[in-house]
Amino acid sequence: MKRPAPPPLPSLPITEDSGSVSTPDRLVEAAGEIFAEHGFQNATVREICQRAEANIAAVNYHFGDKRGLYHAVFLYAHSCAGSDEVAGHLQASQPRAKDTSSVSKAAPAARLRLYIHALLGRILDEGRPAWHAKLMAREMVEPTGVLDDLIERSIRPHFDALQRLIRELIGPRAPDETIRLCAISIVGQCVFYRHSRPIIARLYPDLRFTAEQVRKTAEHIADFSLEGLSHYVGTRSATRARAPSAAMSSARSGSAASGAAASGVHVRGVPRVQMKRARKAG
Amino acid sequence: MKRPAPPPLPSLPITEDSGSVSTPDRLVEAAGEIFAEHGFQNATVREICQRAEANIAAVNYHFGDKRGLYHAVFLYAHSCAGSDEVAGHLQASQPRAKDTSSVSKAAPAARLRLYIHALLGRILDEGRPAWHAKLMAREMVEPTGVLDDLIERSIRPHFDALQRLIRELIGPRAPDETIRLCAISIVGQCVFYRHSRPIIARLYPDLRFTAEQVRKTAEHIADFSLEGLSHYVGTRSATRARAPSAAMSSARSGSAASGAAASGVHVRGVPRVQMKRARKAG
DNA sequence: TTGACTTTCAAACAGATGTTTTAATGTCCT
DNA sequence: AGGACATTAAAACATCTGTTTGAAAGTCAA
Repeated sequence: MKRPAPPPLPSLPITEDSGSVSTPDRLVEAAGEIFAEHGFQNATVREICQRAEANIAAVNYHFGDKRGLYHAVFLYAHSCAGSDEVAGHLQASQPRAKDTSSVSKAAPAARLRLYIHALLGRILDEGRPAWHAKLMAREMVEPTGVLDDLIERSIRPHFDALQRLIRELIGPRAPDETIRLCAISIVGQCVFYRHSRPIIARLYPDLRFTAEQVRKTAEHIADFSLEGLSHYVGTRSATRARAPSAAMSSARSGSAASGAAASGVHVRGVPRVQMKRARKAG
Repeated sequence: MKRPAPPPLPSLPITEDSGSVSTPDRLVEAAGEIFAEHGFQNATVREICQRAEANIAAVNYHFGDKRGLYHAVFLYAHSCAGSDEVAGHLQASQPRAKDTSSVSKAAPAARLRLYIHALLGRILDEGRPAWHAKLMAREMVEPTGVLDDLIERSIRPHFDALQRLIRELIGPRAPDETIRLCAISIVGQCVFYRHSRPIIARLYPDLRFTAEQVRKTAEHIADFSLEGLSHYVGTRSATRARAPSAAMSSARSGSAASGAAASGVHVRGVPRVQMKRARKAG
């Protein structure tokens, strides 16, 4: 009759028994895959519990309800690998000379390349801790409200950093609208490979997204986008100004570093947020 | 007890009574909106029937089951306005001289512009007969199997035509892989506005997709993409060849025609496919 | 061991939803 | 009108699914 009240949000109760994983952890992992695969509504707690080898009541006991588990999955996805790694390529590693001379434009272009490689590598990675990208994709099509918390914390800084980088590339006097349009164009090209994967798989049945294929795809998006950005280089308003941008296109920083960024996505052993919730009332 | 057996697939039983719409038609229209809004699983036949002002049993009577209605919605969406209108901009209206001289390259660029305007206009249109784009988007994230029929009939010709156009733009000797990558880049930029609409709405709360805004967005995608395509102009293999493409970028065919293409999406009075199915067994 | 507490378990509950049934109503031809 | 047929209507049915229950089992300190 009496239901215990676990600590509201304990700091980081990592499983002391490193051999076996605790039930909430198994639930979150299983739920991540299944939510990503079937969506929030279509996923059933029975299937989640079956894959997690847990009892059906475990979801409500540890997370309150199905939605609580979904929220925990998002927190876990954000905390473990997160998008910080991908977005890390957006900021300049060292504060260079502030005066934007034409020679310092190579660095932003290279950073954009690295960013695209990392983002696409994460998007197309089929590995286990990659389902948070699918979750994000699902949230975009069908928002459940959980996204609201995370959008300010992850996606907006992501976009802001990308837009600052674009501004570095096409000039500080470009209007905000141009920056926004270009950012969406770049992200859209990458995200398409996630959203429209079934379509792509059917249109090109022989296409396999190996690491090499991912690298080539990212390289194309970088080439295509840098060239597209060059349309706006030096613009001040909506009028079109042409500047064929020899500096930008020559800034292809080599595929070796990009390939390294595309791999190494799997992050393991990161302390995850564990979320326990008791019953609502009593 | 006895259930009638309607004709398996009657030719085109348009409602003789032009004043009131028949129940199957109302169902398809309502289902289109609701399926597009909530997805196949989340949409309930009760809500569909409520909006269509029909009885709950009407769905099973006229379409067999919920999935039959979903299939009929897809057939209707494909038949009525369909993507033919959008894809119409892809083919050259008149067979020009086959030898690809540099002067005839203006036409393909203009056609690409028109295509992007039409596609984005359809994607961002909130009007009533625009839900088939949302349905497609949902099918991409969460295929229900209905897509299989339509993908060969609609999406593949779409993509093939776009790829032919791209080949016209960047040269006949470009490898197929380059063509594919460019086609995906262009479509991805457009489709992003559909798939990631909630994200965009939250990132840019003040952004309203008026007709003028859609036009500007499409114009950007066209500029960005044509510039991106110029990266590959004259390429023969994966090696990068630069040709700043004065011809392509100068081919901006003016916003007037593009704006006209972006509007005029609503197509009415087209005979739709009506699908009747009786009970499965009896 | 005892006892308090936490976790797991099998079963049942309650609500929603797709579907079916049965009867009633409408429609059109003779 | 009469009858055959097509359609609509309200209610019930069957199933799936999230959730709850109450007890059993486990854990750990005193």
